[in-house]
Amino acid sequence: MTALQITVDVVTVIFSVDPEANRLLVLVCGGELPRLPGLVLAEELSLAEQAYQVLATKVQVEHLYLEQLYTFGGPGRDERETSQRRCLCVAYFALVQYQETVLLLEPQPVQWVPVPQLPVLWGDHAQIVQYGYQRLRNKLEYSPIAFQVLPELFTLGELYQLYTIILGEDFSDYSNFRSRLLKLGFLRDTGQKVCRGAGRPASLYRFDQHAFLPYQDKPMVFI
Amino acid sequence: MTALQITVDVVTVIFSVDPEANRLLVLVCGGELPRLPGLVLAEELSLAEQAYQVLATKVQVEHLYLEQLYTFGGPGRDERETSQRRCLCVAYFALVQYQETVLLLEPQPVQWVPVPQLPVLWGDHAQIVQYGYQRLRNKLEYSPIAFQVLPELFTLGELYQLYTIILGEDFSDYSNFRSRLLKLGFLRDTGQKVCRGAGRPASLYRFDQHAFLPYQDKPMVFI
DNA sequence: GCAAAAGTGTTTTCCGTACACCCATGT
DNA sequence: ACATGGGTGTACGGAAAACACTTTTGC
Repeated sequence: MTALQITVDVVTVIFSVDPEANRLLVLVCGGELPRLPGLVLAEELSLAEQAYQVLATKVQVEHLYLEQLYTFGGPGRDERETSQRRCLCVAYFALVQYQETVLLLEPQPVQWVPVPQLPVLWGDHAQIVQYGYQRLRNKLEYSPIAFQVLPELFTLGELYQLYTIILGEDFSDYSNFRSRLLKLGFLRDTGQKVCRGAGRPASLYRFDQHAFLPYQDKPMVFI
Repeated sequence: MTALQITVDVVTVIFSVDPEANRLLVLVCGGELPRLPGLVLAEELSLAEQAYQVLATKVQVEHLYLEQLYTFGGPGRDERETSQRRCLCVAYFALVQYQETVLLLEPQPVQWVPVPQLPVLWGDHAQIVQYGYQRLRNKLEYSPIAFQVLPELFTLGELYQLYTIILGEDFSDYSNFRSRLLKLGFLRDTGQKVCRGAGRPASLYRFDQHAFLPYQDKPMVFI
């Protein structure tokens, strides 16, 4: 009886919100049967560092949120498996700022695809995307991840748009969303105004990390 | 350059609630420097099956809840690691019914320890327990895991006690807890009464799985 | 009778929801 | 001027928190 060989993949589900086209995107790579970006665990890196490497080989971006999602572990979920070899997959989930993200098209083609029109993916990667999408929606409700992919200064309209794209149009009324968040007190009005085409100029706000602390890990902060 | 060898441990943080002593317990094994129960991933089992095996080697119990917790992945978190060998740890979290649980003391000693008096544990196992404790408290708030470790028929007092032991005395008033839960409509009064020492006899309730469905994955059901 | 535990009801406050409405800009 | 998006205010229903009170048992 020989020892079991174990291969560990680290894959990252990378989400982004395109405010122009009003849709949620996920990054896939490869042409024929596309898959999530991933690497075989090999180097002297922590899992989180490796997940970041996975991301960095496919896109160039500064502002992002990254966390561990789930570990998928067959057997039978990966075609490379044999009776001596077992394949695990540690999945991470990321949200990146769309506007600043540059896709790195070499050596493999990569592309944004809208979540609702997700094509058939390699192996169980579609399942991993679904799992990540679920987590994204949950996180948005009690965690300030939105501010990590918004510009330093943002309007409440931009914030609201981010939420509606991910959670759906009917998650909340704009004016209620607005007053609820302002009452919480961790959004600072900078006083600066900005015009987005027609309409009244909007105030630019800043997220106050320190003022958010009381809400850390408390449920349902944003909804 | 040789290929990296990977060892994967599956460990399970097993919690239980002792209603007599009014405290939350976690299972540790070994004497000198105790550790969480765990096994090296080796067989043709899924991760969840393996986590269940880990549990089954230490305790005998029928009613339990089990789910994946987190994957810890150094490097540097495990003393068995070398430059050729990397150790990952897929942690699971379990809640078992205290009354029916039988500890299997062979081949290693195992014991329940109260969470507040947790001793120093091997490696990063204390951190894993903290992570599991956090998850347990969160789960309790929106998930019906309590009913998986309560008897088929239970009183609202027993349910309330389970919640207070895990979440603390001040999480909610008993009568408010009671009326909130009953209004949700997934607890069925069987009409049977039971006496627990002094005091008015309590109704025995049953959890109605079907009636709970509308609340599946909805936040803050119980608090 | 009294303590103990179960169960009911009430009051007050606060919050989410659904609106209506005003404001400041581009065209 | 009017469409567009930003921003404010209000009225209503319902839920959470605090707590008083009744009921039924053991001792």
